[in-house]
Amino acid sequence: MRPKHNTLTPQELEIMKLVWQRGAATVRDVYEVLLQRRKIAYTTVMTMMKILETKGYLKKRRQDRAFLYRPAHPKSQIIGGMIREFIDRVFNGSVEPLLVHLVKSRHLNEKDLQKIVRLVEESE
Amino acid sequence: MRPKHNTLTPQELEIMKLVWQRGAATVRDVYEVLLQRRKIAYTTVMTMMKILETKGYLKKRRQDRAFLYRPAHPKSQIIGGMIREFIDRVFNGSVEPLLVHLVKSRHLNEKDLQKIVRLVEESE
DNA sequence: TTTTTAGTACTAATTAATTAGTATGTCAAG
DNA sequence: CTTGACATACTAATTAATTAGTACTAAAAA
Repeated sequence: MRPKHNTLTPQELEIMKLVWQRGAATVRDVYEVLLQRRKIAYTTVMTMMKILETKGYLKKRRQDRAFLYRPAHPKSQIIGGMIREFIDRVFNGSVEPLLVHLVKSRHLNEKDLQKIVRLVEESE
Repeated sequence: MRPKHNTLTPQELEIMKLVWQRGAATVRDVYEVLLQRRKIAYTTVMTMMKILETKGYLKKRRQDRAFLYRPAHPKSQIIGGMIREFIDRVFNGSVEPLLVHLVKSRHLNEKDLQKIVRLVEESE
């Protein structure tokens, strides 16, 4: 059975990336990184992380005074869901047109292709 | 120079797909197709197509009483922009992790790979 | 000619996503 | 003990996306 749409909004994704990278993070951890990228309030980050928890992307437990957030699911699963959603939405579910585009736009060249050929060989 | 972010919202994309398919379409054409998929008002479709025109995705000219809308840019260019945006947002711009995911999740198999190998050979 | 139909223009309500303010509590430093 | 730093909870404003209503116009049908 096909798993339920698993898709993060852009800002949610930005935060999840940081949490995945670190394994676990507090609001402050995330806030400090985001602040270097753009103007943002501490409470904004807090709200977003609470939303991510509500939606089931993050789990929290108290560490000292603050909450420590961890991913509730492996990154690969969530990213996989996003790829699936993208392919469904843009290409009605078929991968091939995506690959054709990648090749034609030169995002995918001989070298990349070699890597992936090896990957498929390994995984079969 | 990297072209500006070219990205359609889900509903915009749904409409653009229909216009691309037909080459040109009136509000009514699109409305009738969408109505079979879900409950939607004629004026909703009209508003969306007007927005798409404002954003530069569609051009219109009058045909009899109604406007006939045509794509302002080739589909490949717009879809290419969406792929680029997705890869930037999800994979910080590198294609490889996308391919790795596709292979591991079995969305991409030996057969797909053969096709694309041939494509790359042709395009080089 | 009157009425109906099909279309547009303009306006606005609703929902989701994003952002952030205010009140409050607690711990630690002075 | 009081003050400041830091955290959460709760509330709310803003913006973008989506949806649709109402008024009006022109053509077609009766």
